[in-house]
This record gives sequence, structure tokens and C-alpha cells, in this order.
Amino acid sequence: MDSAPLTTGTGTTAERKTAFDLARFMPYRLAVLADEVSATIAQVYVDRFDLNRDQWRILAWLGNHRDMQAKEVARLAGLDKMQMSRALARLEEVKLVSIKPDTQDRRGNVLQLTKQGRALYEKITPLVIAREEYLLASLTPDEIASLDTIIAKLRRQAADLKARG
Amino acid sequence: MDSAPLTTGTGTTAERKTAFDLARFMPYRLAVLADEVSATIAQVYVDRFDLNRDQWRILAWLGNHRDMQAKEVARLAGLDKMQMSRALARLEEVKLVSIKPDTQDRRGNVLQLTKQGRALYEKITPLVIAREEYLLASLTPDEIASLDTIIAKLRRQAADLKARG
DNA sequence: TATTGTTATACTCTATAACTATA
DNA sequence: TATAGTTATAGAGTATAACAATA
Repeated sequence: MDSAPLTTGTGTTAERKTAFDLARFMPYRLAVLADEVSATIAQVYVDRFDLNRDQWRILAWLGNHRDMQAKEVARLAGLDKMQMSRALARLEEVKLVSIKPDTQDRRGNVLQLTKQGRALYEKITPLVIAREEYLLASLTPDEIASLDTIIAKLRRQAADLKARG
Repeated sequence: MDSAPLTTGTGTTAERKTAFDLARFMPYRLAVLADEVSATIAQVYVDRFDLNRDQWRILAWLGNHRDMQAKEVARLAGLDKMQMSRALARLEEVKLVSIKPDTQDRRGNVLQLTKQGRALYEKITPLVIAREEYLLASLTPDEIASLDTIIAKLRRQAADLKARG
């Protein structure tokens, strides 16, 4: 896949008409980047620990916040109720997560890492943190700060576009 | 889904052990961002024009470079030969792309947009360019330049990690 | 009636490999 | 032998909706 600078929106309409270049199209470049970066993390949780992305996200949240409501984890991890249900079924089957009815509201479930789940979490997190650090090590502090701002701004614009259809 | 600053890699190991926070994890945040941004573009080519992502990418390349080899388009669009074969079958079926054996090397195919394909391309590109411009309008020129650098640097680091396993 | 979660179903995608044809 | 592309097949993931239990 090619690499190229971002389009800047400064061309005239006439120029743009024949100048649409996927390689310079920001949404495409972001998708390619995110895929490649995600793949470096997935190498850890998929290849070494046989979790899929949804299962890993749930494990990650539960490792940092014990006794969470299933609904809350789903919201935080960006999973719908079906993805959540399937991922949890697998995590419970392999005894990484315990699922208990919420005593406050028995429609919901309360989740907790098992001892094994906690051990796996403690094993995986240093590995993925090391990978994140390796990725970020190529950036200057200013660039890291910029990336933070850029992500926030683009997410807001994307949310606006989505809302407008 | 939550928003939060990126981790910076400055914490001690002891701090990090209990501080892994998916919401601040750069690979996760990039994945969420790319999904949201891609969705705003997909609203155009999926919802309004019934193309999937692979078909859209092929159309986009062919719109800008006529008479391309199928293999070259696949490489540029980041598609493997099976994705390419399926997407092309559909594009040919709906008469957006013509597929002809390469006269130089009859194992390969040469692709071209049909008149209808060209018309669709001319219809879609202004819409997706407008969306890209809306997204980028929230960024300063410095941030747009930073994003360019950041994408290039992170892709290089990701490629390094991938190569090492 | 609304919410949490499960199950059913069909559909789409993906990954692997076998296969054809050309070189 | 290697390459471009297709076909076959099974597995994974996705989307929709019907359903049960609880509120």
C-alpha cells in the first residue's frame, strides 16, 4: 500500500475533480494505519493467548475496574449486546471471567475477572504496553500531544457527520 | 465509548501494573477513531451507492488511473487476490468495471471503468471529498502537517514490530 | 412498557487451499 | 516452477429480530 501526504483541501473544484487520490485520502490512511497498529497488538492477544478483540477488550476493562456491570463494560469497550453476550460466553467457558446476576437489578450481570483471568491480564498488559511504547517512541512529545488533540477533534467532527447522515 | 489522553510511557513499572487503561491506549483509540471516520465515508458509498469497501477502493483507483492491471490495483488498495476477485466479479456484474485479459501477459487482467463506472465515480468523489474537508476543517494547518508525520512514523514502527513478531 | 440479556437465523467476510491458465 | 486469477469450503464475524426475565 502506498504512502502519501494528506490532501489539504486547498485545490480548486476543477483541480479536485480529476485529482481524487485514495493514497492521500485521510480516512483511508487512518484506516490503514489503525489496521497495521491493531495488528501489532493482536499479535499478542490472538497469537499468544487465543483471545479475539472483543474478549481482549473486556479483559482489559475488568483488569482495571473490578465488579463492573456487563452493560457498562459493553458501552466502554464499544460492543453491542450480542457481541458482549458471545464474548462473555467464551470468557466464562474458559474460566477467565465470572458472571453473576446483579443483586440490585436482576436483569443485569456483574462481571469480575477470575484468578486465572487476573493472571492472564497481568501477563498480557506489560506486553501490549511495551508495544505501545515502541510505537510512540518514534514520536516527539509535541507529536504525541498533537495526536491527542487530533483524535479528539476528528472524533467530534465524525460524530457531527454521522448525526447529519 | 470514552475519550481520554494518550498514555505517555512515563509511568514507572509499578504504576503501570495497575494503570493499564484501555481508554488511553493509543492502538485502541486509533482503532475507534478510524472506525468512526470510516463510517462517515461508508455512509456515502454503502448507504447511497450500495458498494462495499473493497469495491469502493477499486473504483477510486480506477477513476484516477485508467487501464490498470488488476494486480496493481489490488496492491494499491490493500486487497488480497481473493478480495480482489470477488469485488471485481460484482463490479463487472453491475457493469461499473470492464475486465479484459492483459494482451502482454494473458494470465493477468486489465481493468477500466465503464461509462457508468466513470459516472458513479464522478458522483461519489465530490461527496467523500467534502466529508474529508469537513473532518480536516477542525484541525489547524500545523495539526494537519503533524498528522501526516505521525501516520508515517507510526506505520514504520508498526512494520518493524510486525516483522519481529 | 422499557431494559438486560440470550437465542435463532441468515448474511457477509475471511482464510486456506485446490485448481486453471499462462509464463 | 512460478504467477494471476478463480473456485470451494469452512470458520468467523455481523445484523435483525424474536424471545425471556425483570423492572
